[in-house]
Amino acid sequence: PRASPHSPIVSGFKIIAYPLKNVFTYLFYFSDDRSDRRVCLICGDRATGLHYGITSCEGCKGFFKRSIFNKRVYKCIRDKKCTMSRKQRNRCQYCRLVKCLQMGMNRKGWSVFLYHCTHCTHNTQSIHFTVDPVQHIEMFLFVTSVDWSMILLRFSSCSQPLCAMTPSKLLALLCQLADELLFQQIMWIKQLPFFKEMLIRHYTCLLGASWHELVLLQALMSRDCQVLGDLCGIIENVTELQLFFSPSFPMSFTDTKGFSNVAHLEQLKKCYLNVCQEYTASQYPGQPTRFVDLMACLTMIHNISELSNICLNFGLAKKTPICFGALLCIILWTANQLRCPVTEPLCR
Amino acid sequence: PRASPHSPIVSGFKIIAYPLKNVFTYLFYFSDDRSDRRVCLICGDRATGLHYGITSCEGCKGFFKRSIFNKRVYKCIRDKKCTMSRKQRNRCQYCRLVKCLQMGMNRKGWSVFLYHCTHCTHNTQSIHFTVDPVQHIEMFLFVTSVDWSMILLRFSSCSQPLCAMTPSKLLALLCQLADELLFQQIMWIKQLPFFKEMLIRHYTCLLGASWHELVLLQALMSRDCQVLGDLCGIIENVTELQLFFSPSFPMSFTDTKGFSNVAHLEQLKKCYLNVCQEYTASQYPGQPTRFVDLMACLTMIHNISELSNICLNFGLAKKTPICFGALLCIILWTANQLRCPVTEPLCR
DNA sequence: TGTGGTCAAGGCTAAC
DNA sequence: GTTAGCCTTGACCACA
Ligand SMILES: [Zn+2]
Ligand SMILES: [Zn+2]
Ligand SMILES: [Zn+2]
Ligand SMILES: [Zn+2]
Repeated sequence: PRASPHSPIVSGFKIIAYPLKNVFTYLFYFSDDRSDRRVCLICGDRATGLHYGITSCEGCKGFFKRSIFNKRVYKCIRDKKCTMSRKQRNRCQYCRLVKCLQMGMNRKGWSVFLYHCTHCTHNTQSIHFTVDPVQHIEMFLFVTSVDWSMILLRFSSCSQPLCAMTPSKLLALLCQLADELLFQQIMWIKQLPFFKEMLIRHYTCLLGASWHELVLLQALMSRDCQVLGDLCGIIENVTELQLFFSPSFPMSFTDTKGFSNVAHLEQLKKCYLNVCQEYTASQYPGQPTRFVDLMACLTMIHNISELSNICLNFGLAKKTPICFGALLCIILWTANQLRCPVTEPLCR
Repeated sequence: PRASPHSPIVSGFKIIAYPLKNVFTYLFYFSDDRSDRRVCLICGDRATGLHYGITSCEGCKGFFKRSIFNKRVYKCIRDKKCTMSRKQRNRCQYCRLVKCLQMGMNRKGWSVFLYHCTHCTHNTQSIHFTVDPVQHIEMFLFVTSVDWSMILLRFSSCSQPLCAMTPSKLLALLCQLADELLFQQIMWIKQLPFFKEMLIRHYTCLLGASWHELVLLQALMSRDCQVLGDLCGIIENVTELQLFFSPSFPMSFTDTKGFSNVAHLEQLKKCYLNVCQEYTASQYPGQPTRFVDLMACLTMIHNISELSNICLNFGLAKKTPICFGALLCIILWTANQLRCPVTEPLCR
């Protein structure tokens, strides 16, 4: 069963609960709109515009610049919960940089991933892309690993070059693509051996927490050195990784805080990993360390996604192509914002 | 004796050595053609088109715009010979602005003064004016101080409004006007008391070096405040200035570098100035400081023509009418390019 | 096509 | 050395 046109959609990597009745009633806007454009999102001081992708003041802008370009490493002498305000912001450099990164500051100044899609009845004229929508959708296509020509066939209305499409059409396409990606993942989840033994809200929560890792894994599967740079090599010779391990991600690496029945989840997880190990041993009898290697690889991916905000801003992004930078950006933002994105789709 | 139709002509304020057989065999073209249209003439960066009259990059365009519109005054902390390249252009604002001005940038975006006229057998279709040819010729008429109606009478083929003429006719007229101006100046020179004592090539060289000052003086003589603005006043009560002093210009103010017999020229110069002083004293016995005042006035004119590039772009041009801006522009370009323009005419 | 305007990035420097 | 206010730069954009 395909998602109906009234099913929830993913847009800008944030799921909203409203049906897509009419794309024109949806508005893409900066998440910066969540607060006053005149107030620094880091310290609350008077902002002087967008700096490194985030509404911020001169002080935080300069601080981030110095920290990133000089590759400074700070330490917090307290509990890493220092408050940021105009008067207190200089008391802890560590917490200030962390807040900058959490707010989404990045050396490329990308704000595109801060888009949300929300129900909005405002003037339809105000649909506005500050980033080239073609670039936006191309990044999305890369991350979702969806073949463009296939998409074109599916959406007959898009049988024209991207650059020839109106922003509103691109917006509609983007929503459908996101919907498509989510739908495919849910279908996959429903075929998992332990699906029936889990509470839907549990799996929903786990998926939300690890979706960014799935995205990273999908991307790594492409093994395109042109896109991934040095990271391309880390999944060499483990082509079955996605098919076999991606469903175990939520149970393997995500902490189980917030679940009412942690013991039950832990049990499922152990059981599932055992099955995986048995499968590996039977399929590759000549490779006794294969399962351990796969686990190490998954750990690495997990660490990459955890550290993506650091990677993005220090060193790595400079050596790697733009697409990987975009990928890391997405990982960062899905990790930050997609804590529990899915509710309806699992019931379909 | 009038210049024959096969005599050398002046066109675009640059004298060329070919007879005007057929105006269609002559081609007006940008001096920008001397180099690649894709390379900034100031810094060598990638050019994005014509800006303020000159092939330049976005950076130099913006820099010139800010410098001019904000009336910025810069200083060079080195020897005013800073090199301009993509990487070094920001090291010295003074030298960058000077280069912009030297290359001919101007706030009106006139490229007209960069036209050369050269013998060319190319496609006659390629005659191209980027500046309104009527404006072009009107500027020229102003500078040469030639009465338009008189010109019309002389050239019967031009007995129609300028705007109704074809570009090729305007071009022909322009050539004839330039020819006329040069011819008149040569006639004047031949009547000078020391003409016979000078080598022709010497005087030719001196005239070439100071012709732009003569043009300025001629213009100032019109004393038309509508045209000259504030500068109108500086030649008040010195109406005999041109008749008396203009032939001394080359000897008074032009440096004598490059002449084989400098001592001879210096001697002539002194002698001539003595005669001038005596003449002034005899004609205006009640004004003992008149000669010194005249010298000061000439110095001022000299300075104006020297500083015309600054005047053109700062303050002055804003307060003065368009024609004076054009005049200053011509002075700048004749000063830069007409170092030795005349060869044949003196022999006529 | 060239223009003027915009605004984030980066440089500068006085004040800590 | 660090901070942050201020300035300059230049890529980009709407407009004519
Ligand atoms: Zn701040
Ligand atoms: Zn802290
Ligand atoms: Zn340049
Ligand atoms: Zn300099």
